[in-house]
Amino acid sequence: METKGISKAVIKRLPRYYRYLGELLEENVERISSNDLSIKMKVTASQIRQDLNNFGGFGQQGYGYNVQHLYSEIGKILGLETTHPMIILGAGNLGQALANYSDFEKRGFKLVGVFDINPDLEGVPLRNVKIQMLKDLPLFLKETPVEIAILTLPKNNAKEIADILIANGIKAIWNFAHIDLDTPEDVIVENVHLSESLMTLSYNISQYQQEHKDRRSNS
Amino acid sequence: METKGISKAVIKRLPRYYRYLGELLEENVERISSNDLSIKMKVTASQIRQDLNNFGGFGQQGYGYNVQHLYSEIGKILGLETTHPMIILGAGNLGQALANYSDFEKRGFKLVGVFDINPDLEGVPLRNVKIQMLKDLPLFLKETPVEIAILTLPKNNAKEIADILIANGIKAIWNFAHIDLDTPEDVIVENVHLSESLMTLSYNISQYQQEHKDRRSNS
DNA sequence: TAGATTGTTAATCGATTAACAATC
DNA sequence: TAGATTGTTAATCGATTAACAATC
Repeated sequence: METKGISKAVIKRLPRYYRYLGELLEENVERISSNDLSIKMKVTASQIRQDLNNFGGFGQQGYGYNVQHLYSEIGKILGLETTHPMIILGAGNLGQALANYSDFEKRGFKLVGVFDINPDLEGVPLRNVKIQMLKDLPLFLKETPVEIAILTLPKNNAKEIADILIANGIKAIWNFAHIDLDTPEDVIVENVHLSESLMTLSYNISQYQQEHKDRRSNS
Repeated sequence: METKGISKAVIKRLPRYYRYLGELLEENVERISSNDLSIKMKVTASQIRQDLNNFGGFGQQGYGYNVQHLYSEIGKILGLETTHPMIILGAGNLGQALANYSDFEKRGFKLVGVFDINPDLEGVPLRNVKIQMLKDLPLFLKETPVEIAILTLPKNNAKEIADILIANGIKAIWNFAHIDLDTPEDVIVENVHLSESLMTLSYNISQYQQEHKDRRSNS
């Protein structure tokens, strides 16, 4: 039952395995070998076997992996068998987009509150909750169990609200603000830095154009 | 001028350097040593020097790095000195959130079109463009230079539209759909798989809870 | 039993860190 | 010149791939 010390790289790959297995399940595929899966996913079979064996021997020699079983095991590893109550801080477009994303609820991520500063939004319904004011956040956290806080506020507010979240016992933050949160080590932060993702894309475009230019002038 | 063969890991870190240097610039900091920056960013000074030297000697012995200069050099490397016309496919909450994100335009990412299937949205203004129908996409691409296509459509539509984009010469896709696009190798894809990010967070929460439980029963 | 395919060890490859000579 | 700090080489560490014995 020791699942400690698994590398971040492996963990980042687990949701992708989960997605592919889910697709196979929908196609009623009963079993799959690491080799067949490796072709589908464009990774090495070795990596798949190595990754999965961090968590246990889910396969069987001469047979491969049972899709249903592996899917549910990875789901358990990812913590998708339990309910994760979550709140959204910031009811802007991004907050609304995440609130309305139905797949999350299917996987146990349940929206229990949405907060904003804009008084015009107070009481406005969003999915199955009503938008509340940020000033009511501390009281809400004292009364309601919340596991994940989703930060979709602008940079300056985000820092301040993060402190309030932490002071009120929140242990997991999904951070969309363009800052690195300074949190105690028992608080888990998962960053989604969209502008950094876009810049990476931009780099690759420039790089590609550069290579093309070189090739033209060199040949 | 050879900037080929730089590892993905380095490139993923560049936008973060850029962000920190931008902050230093706002604070009117003139120069910084790799050591001071390493403390701020919680990385090793060695990594900073190693990363930057992939692109050139931006520093000076005994002095450190000039913030303004390094900021602008990294900006150039990331391709932020040129304009990148982009379109959004899917005018839902997420598409709207990205359309309204003003920081992008500041960095040269210019929205030139938004497309959706929903006829009710036809002609509705979004930021500085009007929403068009997806059926008009091929013609639009023939008439307008577009560099980046942002895919915020649901899974099933995304695959189909990606093919249309590629057939019409799009070379860079920022993909928010929960699929891996199957694209020719000269098309650059940057994926933002939000549900996978959330699952990674969920894994870490479960892991933390598991460790705590163990500690309680072991001690 | 024979064939297939895993689990796992060993080999390779790449990325990070340490160290220090070069130099501002 | 002396002190500081880079650029860069060498050492270490970690992750990926290859290989194959174990076994279904």
